[in-house]
Amino acid sequence: MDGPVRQRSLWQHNLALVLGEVGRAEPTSRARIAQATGLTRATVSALVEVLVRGRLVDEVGPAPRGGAGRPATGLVLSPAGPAGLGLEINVDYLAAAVVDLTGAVRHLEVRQADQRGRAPDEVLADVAELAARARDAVDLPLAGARLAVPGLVDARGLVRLAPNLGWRDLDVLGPLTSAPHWPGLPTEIDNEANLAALGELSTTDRERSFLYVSGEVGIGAGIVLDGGLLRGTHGWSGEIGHVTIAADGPTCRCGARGCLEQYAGQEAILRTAGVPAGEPLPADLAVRRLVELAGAADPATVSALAAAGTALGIAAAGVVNLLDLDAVVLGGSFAPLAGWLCAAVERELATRVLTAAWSPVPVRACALGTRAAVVGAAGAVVREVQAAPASWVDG
Amino acid sequence: MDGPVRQRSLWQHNLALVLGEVGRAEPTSRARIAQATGLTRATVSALVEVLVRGRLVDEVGPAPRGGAGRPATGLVLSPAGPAGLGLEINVDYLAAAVVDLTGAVRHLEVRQADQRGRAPDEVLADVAELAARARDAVDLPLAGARLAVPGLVDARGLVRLAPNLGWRDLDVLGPLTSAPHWPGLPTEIDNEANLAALGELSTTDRERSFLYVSGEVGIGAGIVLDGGLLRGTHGWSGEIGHVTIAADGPTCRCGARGCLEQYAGQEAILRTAGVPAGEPLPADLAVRRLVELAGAADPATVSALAAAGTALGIAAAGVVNLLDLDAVVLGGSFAPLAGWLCAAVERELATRVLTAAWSPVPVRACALGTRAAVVGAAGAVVREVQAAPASWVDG
DNA sequence: CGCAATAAGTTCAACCAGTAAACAAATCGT
DNA sequence: ACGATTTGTTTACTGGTTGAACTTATTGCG
Repeated sequence: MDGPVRQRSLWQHNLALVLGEVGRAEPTSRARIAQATGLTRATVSALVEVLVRGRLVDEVGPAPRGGAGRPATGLVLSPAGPAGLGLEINVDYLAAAVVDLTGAVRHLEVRQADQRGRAPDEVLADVAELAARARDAVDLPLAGARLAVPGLVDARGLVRLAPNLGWRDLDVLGPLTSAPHWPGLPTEIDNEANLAALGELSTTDRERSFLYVSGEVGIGAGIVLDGGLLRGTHGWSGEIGHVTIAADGPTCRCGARGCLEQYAGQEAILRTAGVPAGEPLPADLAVRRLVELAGAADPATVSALAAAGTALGIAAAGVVNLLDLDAVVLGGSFAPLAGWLCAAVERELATRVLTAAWSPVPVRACALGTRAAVVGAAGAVVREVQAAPASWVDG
Repeated sequence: MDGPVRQRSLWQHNLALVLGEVGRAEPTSRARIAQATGLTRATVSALVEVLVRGRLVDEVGPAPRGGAGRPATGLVLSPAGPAGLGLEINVDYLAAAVVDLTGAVRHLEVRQADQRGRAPDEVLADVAELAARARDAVDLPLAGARLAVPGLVDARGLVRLAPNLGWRDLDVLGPLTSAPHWPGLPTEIDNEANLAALGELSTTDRERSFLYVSGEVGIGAGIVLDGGLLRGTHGWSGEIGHVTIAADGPTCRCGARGCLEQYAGQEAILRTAGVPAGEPLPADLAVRRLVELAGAADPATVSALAAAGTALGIAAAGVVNLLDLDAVVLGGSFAPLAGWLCAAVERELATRVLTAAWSPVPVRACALGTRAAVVGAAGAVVREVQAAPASWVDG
């Protein structure tokens, strides 16, 4: 039940189509866009003019091209166009990033500090300050902000459950937007893995459907289907951490038994690797320690990672069997460990995915590393501008 | 990267919008459609006129309505409009159904006969004959046909793998459309569970996202997300039968271990229930026997079904955790057994779905019973007509 | 050097679909 | 019977795309 379509929405759609074409193959020309989209050159010219006047697209010198004919004026996404602000709250750091319209990361600040047990308002005040610093650091109009949170998020801006922060049914959007330094921006919240998956999507042109598995203290997932994020009816999709690996396995925090988190969660890996878990090691240090040990070929660690990879592969195989995806991407804290995980994951996928014989499912590490979520959050705002440029120009 | 939008596509979109509104709230009037869609009465009138002339919509006598004012002319989907032909090949029967534009089943024929081991060409000749009989039985224009097959289906009309029929990499569309009695119709193939899920969707207005689990000899699933079927990149989605229940469980036909099919597949249930599996009982008889035994409260059968329900629940919980769905529907041979399965499935969902506390996930039997796939296949054709009515009228 | 060939971008009349507002038609309430 | 009220149609207008002619800028060739 989409709304009615007036001429205006038609124009908006075509405007987005043209902008998308500029982004897809930079630099282009009006003529090439007309060719690619099927619109006439006249229409494309009119639309491009609006985009140029709105500072979303820049005209650049003609790209030298062989053959006769008038040279084309190059068109590129404007680096001065509206940019996106990405923010992230995680267990052991806060982060802010600005991504411009071209997709370039123009600003990135990470503030390492354990956030567990801190009062939410304090955390959000820090986030607001990071946001203000980001805005001041770049000379760009910001189209909006998006906050990545490691937990279940409601569409209304409510954090339903962020176990590793100890948050539950907490309004985050309110305190954030009323914090002292907050730059007034349209803001949304989303799950950390979802945004990281979107970040990954923008770095790859090949795969339009994949499973992004994000290792943090728990395990989350972002599911990208045909170039779009799957959110679910309530926005609670991606809880892969509590997929069952063994019906009668160890009891999980969530109350059920044999959840993936009990096999491939950070605590489980540390336990199996024999790393003393006396004091709760900050998550980033724990990961660094694992990389160190695995790099030194410590047998316990390597086999712990192989076991985790096997569990991940079992869960991922189930997902791929269900959704028929193109690839599996390991992100979050799995990214630096991917070297020791991939083989096991790939093996399970090969044996358990029914269609692996016809089209094998590649496994790889996230391209953006541990910064995927912030960058993805900023990129998500940019994607929105690109999808609805009409609100950023005056016809 | 959708195509360009010309004025024509705008018109097509609005035509579909109006037709959809007629289907949503029968009977309606031009004025109510204008209200609901946001189009002007003038536009709606013009579009309705096209639909009426194209025999997709009928004007009916004014529905008596209190209050002053000129009475509205009622508008309903025409029962004489283009209908859909659904076909199904299954292990122990062939079936054909015709569903008209209003969604009514106008013809249904099921031919019980074991199809295992038969030559594909013979089977397809029978299907073609069923199709011809269906066409002759109703006096309706047929918009197209859709064939439901219990297996992995390629977009090109290739059956990649239908283990229970013993088919593999087999062209089905070719032999079918060149069979002697075949009525020349645009035809597509799809997975049986997918089409059954679509059938279920059209019977329910409440849930727009659900998991349809179809028990046949194997176990398939159709995933409906926000009112649309999830097909996957190759069209191979829904293979829930090989989701892992226990990493070190019994070895499965597919080569992996602990697949759901080893716990809730028909053979597994029969084995656990202690039904002698000496000769391979035809699938329908086996199910009837199980219903009989369970109805008589045979303890082995009841506990076998509870165990199967538990396994189904574990798998379904994983899916719901991942995709955030509204409901789980039991179909195929699970439908008649739902009474003995639901409780266990629901229990597992309640404990294993992370968000069950906020919004519990209901479990129910498929509304269309074992005929869901044929009827759903026919309905899928009708849905296509409804979504793109422009090709059925001349502007 | 000059001129045809070629391709890019612009201009302009025509067209198509939707809008807004006035108008005609059919019923209810008093 | 007559005004109020709601439905549906007619008509002049608007916004956006089209198609074809036209201008501009470059290459290549005699």
